[in-house]
Amino acid sequence: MARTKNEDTEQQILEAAKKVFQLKGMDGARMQEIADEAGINKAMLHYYYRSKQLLFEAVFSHAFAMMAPQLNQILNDDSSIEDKIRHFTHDHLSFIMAHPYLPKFIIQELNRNPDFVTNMKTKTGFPSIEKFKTQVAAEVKQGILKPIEGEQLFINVLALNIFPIIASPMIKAFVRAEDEEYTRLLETRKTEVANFIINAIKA
Amino acid sequence: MARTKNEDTEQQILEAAKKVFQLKGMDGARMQEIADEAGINKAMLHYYYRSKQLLFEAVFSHAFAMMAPQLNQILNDDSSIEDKIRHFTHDHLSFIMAHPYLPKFIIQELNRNPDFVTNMKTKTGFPSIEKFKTQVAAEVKQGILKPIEGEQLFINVLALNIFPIIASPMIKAFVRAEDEEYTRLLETRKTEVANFIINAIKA
DNA sequence: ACCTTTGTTAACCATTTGGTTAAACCAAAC
DNA sequence: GTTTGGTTTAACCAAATGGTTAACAAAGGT
Repeated sequence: MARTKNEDTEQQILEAAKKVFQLKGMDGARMQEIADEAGINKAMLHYYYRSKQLLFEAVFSHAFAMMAPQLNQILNDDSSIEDKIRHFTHDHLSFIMAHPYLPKFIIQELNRNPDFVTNMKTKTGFPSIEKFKTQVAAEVKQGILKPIEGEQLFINVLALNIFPIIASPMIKAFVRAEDEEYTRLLETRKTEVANFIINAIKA
Repeated sequence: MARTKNEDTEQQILEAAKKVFQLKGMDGARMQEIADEAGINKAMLHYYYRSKQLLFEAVFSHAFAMMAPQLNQILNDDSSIEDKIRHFTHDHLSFIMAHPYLPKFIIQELNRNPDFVTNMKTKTGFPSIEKFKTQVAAEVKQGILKPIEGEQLFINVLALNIFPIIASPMIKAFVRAEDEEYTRLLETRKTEVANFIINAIKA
């Protein structure tokens, strides 16, 4: 058989599709461009993935699967809220600085099609916030933290980490920063975001 | 003349274009859909705006012009940092809750075409962060605030306000909140975001 | 009344786009 | 060495899409 290539080609397609979809989104992406990027014939895309929609879903699932474990870290490990926040903000910001298109892509496409989230929620490994909420409530009760809802704290942590990535073109304009200076700004945030949050919530 | 309609039609087109572009983005929007939404013939879109690109730019400029004055409020009025933050977070979050597609649209399209920002920057009325930076530095020196860079504080304020809007489908999934509960969560933020920030920076 | 200008429409056009097909290709099984 | 069956390609197709055109309608000026 012409094997030897089977999984190789499929993987090449997925990589090319990731690149193009994450850069241009579902609507802006072109099957021909993905084929070119993969260095193969356009018919192969349909041979392996049937349709643009299914190829897109493969890419989206993959992207989401890269983000989920990071969230489970802050939500489910056993250290104190303060330690979790310090570790998470640092590691997570490092990660999305290395993959800035991931959060842009996920958030943009979830806005385009909110039904997507319904499918995601049912999947195993979908982050659950329950433990985090309980823990925050406990530390508030113990007087370690100022009163705050777990949901709100969780939102704040994500916001402070992710927003500077997804809104980077806008923020660069506001603070008059070029790429290198903006990178420096983000580097600072790897530790300063945690300090900011801890100051805000520590009793 | 077939007048009586001139400016009326042009305005109708712009309103329809806003609706469709802000919902679907440049790539997802269709000229026919905009025409249908406006209840007119597709040729009229080109009669008044020449091309999809120019119509889009009209919508984008309009959208940006709605956001800019709000930012100039926090950046340029004369009250203390604490007062500015309390006022801004409340007013701005109220505003974008009423117009959730505005920040989604602006950020998405700036990511799609970062060159856009170059044009924006040259326009008069483009927010400048200089005064805010000076003021933060002064209050830090006076011992009113903990040490923090003006840029970082500005980014944090925007992040905490805007992120819950642009990432709403994702956050709704994480916190298992339906629309009504999520609205309640955002309502809380109108005051709690300010408390959070003030706690974080007050010396 | 007639012409000119502006607004509006239906029909049309060229190109792009996602998707299909039929044939060629190629490595292994026999 | 021929058959076999998955893989790959060039060519093709129908629908969608941004944009154009030619004719028409309404109104004002003269």
